[in-house]
Amino acid sequence: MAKEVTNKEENYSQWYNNLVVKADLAENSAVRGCMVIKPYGYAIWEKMQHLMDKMFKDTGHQNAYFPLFIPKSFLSKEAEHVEGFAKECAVVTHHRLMLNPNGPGVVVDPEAKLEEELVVRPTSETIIWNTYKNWITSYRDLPILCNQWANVVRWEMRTRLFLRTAEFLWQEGHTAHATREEAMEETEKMVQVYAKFARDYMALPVIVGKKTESEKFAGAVDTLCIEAMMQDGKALQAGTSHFLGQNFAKAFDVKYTTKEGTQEYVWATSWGTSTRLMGALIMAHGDNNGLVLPPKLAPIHVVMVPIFKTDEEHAAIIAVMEALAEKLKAASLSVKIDDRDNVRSGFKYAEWELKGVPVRISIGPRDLQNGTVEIARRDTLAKEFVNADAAAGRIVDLMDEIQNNIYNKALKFREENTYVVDTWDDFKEKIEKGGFLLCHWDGTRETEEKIKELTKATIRCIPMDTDVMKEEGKCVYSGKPSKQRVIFARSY
RNA sequence: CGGGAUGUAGCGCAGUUGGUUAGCGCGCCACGUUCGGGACGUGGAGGUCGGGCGUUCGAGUCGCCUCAUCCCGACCA
Repeated sequence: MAKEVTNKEENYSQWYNNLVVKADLAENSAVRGCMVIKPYGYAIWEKMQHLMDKMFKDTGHQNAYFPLFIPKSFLSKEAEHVEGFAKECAVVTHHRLMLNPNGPGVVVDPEAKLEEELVVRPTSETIIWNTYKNWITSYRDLPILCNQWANVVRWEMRTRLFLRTAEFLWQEGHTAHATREEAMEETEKMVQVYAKFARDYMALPVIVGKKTESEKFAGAVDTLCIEAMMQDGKALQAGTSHFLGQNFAKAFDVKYTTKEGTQEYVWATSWGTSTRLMGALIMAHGDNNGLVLPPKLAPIHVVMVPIFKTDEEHAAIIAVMEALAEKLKAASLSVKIDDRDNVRSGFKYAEWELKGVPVRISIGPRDLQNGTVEIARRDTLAKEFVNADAAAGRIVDLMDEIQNNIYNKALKFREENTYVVDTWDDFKEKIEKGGFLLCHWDGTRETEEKIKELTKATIRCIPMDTDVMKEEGKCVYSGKPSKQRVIFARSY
């Protein structure tokens, strides 16, 4: 039988596409650039949603919902914002179909043209700030701390499952504050929430940093981000938090009355993460046998595969499994007993490995005799036999072990593929291998663009959470003075 | 929108200078033998060959048009 997943060392992008489909996470849809998220993939996304949602609530935010459609005129109120998104907007121009007078099917009714076209939201700043205008009159109305779980549409030229699709699911936080300081604090607070989520739940080491002028969000004053390294050495932006200054408040004329009775524009932030995180999860931890899920996000923690010949053996094994499953469920683990009789155990092993289930239990006649169970862990593929009584405890411990192990593995990979680079020759050589290059940069847009043109590498961020980088030096390209190192990499 | 490629069964593909009833592998269904790392045998179901027009006695195969998908660019907080 053919191998299910291709070799990631040979062709990373083929490995990725194949894995997404074969592990039952998602597939391409009939609609160009759009994705169908399958139940198994969605279950992982749901876990992410619940965990993130809790973090947002714990930091004082509330969920709300704003319209899918944005009047075209709203989008154009903030100059940089519209410039950034104009090229990738889906637009609704009509509101009715009619039977085709010249043949079968339906056609757009020309009579039903909209007075003003509606843009399918590529992001919701404009519709939300148009709404916030009505919510805010006094300093007593502030801050407003809202989050929205929604879908957005960006008509990208080229798409890839989870990483860049025409429609994707995400959350977008939109906050309004009385002062610049408070808004900046919020921006930083939320990027740290994302970093914590990535590290603690996704087992994904990330670097927190600030985007350069050319890489920041259209309409933002500053964009903070978390950047992760995938196993091909490319960078993936996993979340962003924007300090919007008063840009949107001015565009939508949102002012409040201060304690002193003066009128001030409101300060804003927005922050978002998307189903792209699924792509990060796959690319950061997957191996040639398939997905490797961190226990904290796995829809199924433990899968049990019975091995038997006779009905008697089967009954006895299932009884042992059910007893063990009860104990595991009591410890809040989700357990699946794979009792299918149309596939053999080897097939099941391969299939659950492909789906990244952290722990697999096998019980056969031999175990029955010895009072043992076989425990196999997905991250290392190691197997061990333990006494049936000790199994539940061991499995619970394994969850933390696996969670930590894959984080450390990913961190080690990132460290091994991060280079301090001081010369242009070294830069050109290292960038071909992939990885993060820590370099001095003269701070100009010209240098940044030139380097991108020559090497396809961009500045992923100016790191904020480390002091190691804050030494002075000379720009790797221009030789001009630089205050600190930045991260260059090729990216998704 | 430029450059390249591909559309044949659910999936992956073969199909010769145009030739009669379009094949193969996987998967699927039935039965049997198997079952501690992706089993095997036998039988079976499943096709408007992406669509349209044309050339021809005859088109999966040739020509033109069209649609779709993929890869490389352009594009992409």
